[in-house]
Amino acid sequence: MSRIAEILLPLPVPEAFDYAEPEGMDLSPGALVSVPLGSRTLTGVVAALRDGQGGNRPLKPVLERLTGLALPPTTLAFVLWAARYSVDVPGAALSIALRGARAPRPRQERRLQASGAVPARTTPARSRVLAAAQEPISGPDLAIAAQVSAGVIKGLVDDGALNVILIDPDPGFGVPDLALTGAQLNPSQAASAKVLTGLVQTGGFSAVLLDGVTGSGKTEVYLEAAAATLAQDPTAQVLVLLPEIALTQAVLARFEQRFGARPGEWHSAIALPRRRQLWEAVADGSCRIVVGARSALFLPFTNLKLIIVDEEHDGSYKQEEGFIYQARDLAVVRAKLENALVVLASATPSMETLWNAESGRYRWLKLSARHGAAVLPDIDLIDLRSTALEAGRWLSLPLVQAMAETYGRGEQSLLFLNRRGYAPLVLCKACGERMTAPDTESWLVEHRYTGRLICHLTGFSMPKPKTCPHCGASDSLVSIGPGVERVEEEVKERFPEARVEVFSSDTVHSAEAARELVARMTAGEIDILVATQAAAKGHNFPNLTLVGVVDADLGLRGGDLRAAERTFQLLVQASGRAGRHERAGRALLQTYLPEHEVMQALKAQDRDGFMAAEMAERELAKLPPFGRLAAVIASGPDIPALDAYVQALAAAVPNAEGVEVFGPADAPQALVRGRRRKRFLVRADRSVDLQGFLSAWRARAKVPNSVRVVFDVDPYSFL
DNA sequence: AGCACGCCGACT
DNA sequence: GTCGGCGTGCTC
Repeated sequence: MSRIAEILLPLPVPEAFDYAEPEGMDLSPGALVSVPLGSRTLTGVVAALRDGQGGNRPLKPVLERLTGLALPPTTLAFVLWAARYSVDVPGAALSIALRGARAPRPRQERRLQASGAVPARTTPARSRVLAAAQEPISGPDLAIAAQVSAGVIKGLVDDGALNVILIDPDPGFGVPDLALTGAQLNPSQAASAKVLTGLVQTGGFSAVLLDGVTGSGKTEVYLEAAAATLAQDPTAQVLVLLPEIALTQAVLARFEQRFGARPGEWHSAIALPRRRQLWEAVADGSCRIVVGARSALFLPFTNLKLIIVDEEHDGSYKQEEGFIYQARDLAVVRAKLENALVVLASATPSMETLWNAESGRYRWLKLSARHGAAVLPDIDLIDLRSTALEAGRWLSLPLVQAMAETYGRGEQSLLFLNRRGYAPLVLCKACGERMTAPDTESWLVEHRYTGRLICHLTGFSMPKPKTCPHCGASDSLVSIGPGVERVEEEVKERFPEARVEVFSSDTVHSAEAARELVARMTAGEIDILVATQAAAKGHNFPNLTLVGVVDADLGLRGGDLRAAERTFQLLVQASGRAGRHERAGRALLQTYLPEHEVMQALKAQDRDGFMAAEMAERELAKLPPFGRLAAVIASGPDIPALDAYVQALAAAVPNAEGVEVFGPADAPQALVRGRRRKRFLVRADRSVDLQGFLSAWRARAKVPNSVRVVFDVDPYSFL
């Protein structure tokens, strides 16, 4: 009986395609194969096999089984689950899972080794070469070691006295040494580590919130969980997810120190051949620890037993483009499928995670003490209504005084402002014209370093004009509001002697540059650092004792669901940079809303009180985690077609209990790259099959060709 | 996603 | 008279 192979392809097609399994290929689910599609050849995955042959038309055959490579069953199940959850096609999730498998193999490297054969002629140079090539060595290294030219080596290769060996390049990770021991833990850390190792030994799925203030030493605790996992089962694998690439180096270094070997590193900045190597090493089990960004969750682990989601509250875990997913939530799903332990770590856990911890679904481990002698900084509010700013100035007197004292003591300050560039708005004082981007209508941000006006959404940029493009007045364009560059300017005026630097994605382009700046800050070569959120998390500066938040209200404007929660988290993280070592730290927050619950909770350092108040409001409004949300965003350049589609959708809302649909409305970012955007918001009770509702809804209105529709389940940013 | 097929403007 | 623009629709 011949068989039909159902092949999933990394394409936006709704289902698996059927192919004939050639005689003797003996496929099994998860196998990677190449198949013909139209005129091209693609890599796909066997989803299932069934007896039969093509119906009305003959099936094309599977061309080849890609030997040695397979998606483990749980990985395949995870991919399909994720696609269904996101109301997307399987191929969208699959293409993430296959990214490493489809990358080019690394080129093999050439090594030379003495073959033992004696060359026809022996010279002193030739003898040195053979002596230096007892072990395999690269040509250039051999030339240096033996102090000879490349010609001598080539002669010996031609003579057969040196063998050429091709080896795979260094995979970049090593085998963890389980005999090494970890850092000395304080009692609080030790207690948490004990619970985690206990859960590892028990085995099976469980989820844990590791909840500890900044600097309480969460990393040491989860390192012990990793050690226990690796020791428990010689094939067990560990995955550590981090919200952004900038944090990976520090965590990689901690693992290297703890296990004497580097973990595998997975994120978008890793070269493709290196990803191919890691993908294969994860699939064959030879890589046991992976540290990576959210897409590492889609790697083909064969025996994943522990997932750490560090800084689990971080919004970067939400993938907003292409295949939309929340890696923190999917990490819990994957752990369930793998029968693994998942640890969510944060000083400021998300509302969803706290709720799961409170309701007992997650085990809740609290790390109380700050590591060593460090204490949390005092947090004070500066009321900008009573302490007015001078015109064109953004730092209030109390903040400047605190900076002066800090500088005078030889300690460091960090000014935090989550806004790139010089000024967020440029307008003409003659006619009131606001400078906006041509295809988004959003404000152009002035950047003085480059002398350009830049749209932060699309990257559109233009030189700052001399005259107003609207009324033609000259020298009438004024810069409104502060960005980090403008704060830097003010700091340099006020502290002409101080060494001032800016840390933002504009001044720090690469991971290398970030490392360098962090190193200089750590070494005390910078007195005052002005930073966007690029520096708000993770880093640890021993001599930093003052954090000034220039505009604590910034995140509260715009009013989306998580504004207060996110502001709280960001400001706690920023404040937590101060006084992490033996020196006491202080944080000053400039605000026009000192009585706002976020500010009051920050001042009182009452995270739990703040979260309880937020939680009560969410419950009242039946918003997440008490209800579920989805956004439907339709966009297109053809406004009549878009409007018609959106009206048709509005008329086609399925009748369902416990679901409310709001819209259509202009999306907050109503125009992006020439495409108009309309949005619906769906709120559903937790008992509702939200995915089913969305699929049914989408099927009820035909999408015009010019319109694109995106479903965002559990939306984060409402842009 | 790619790629082919398909109908309307400036060139050897 | 052709080459080629990218709109539309299919790929097992």
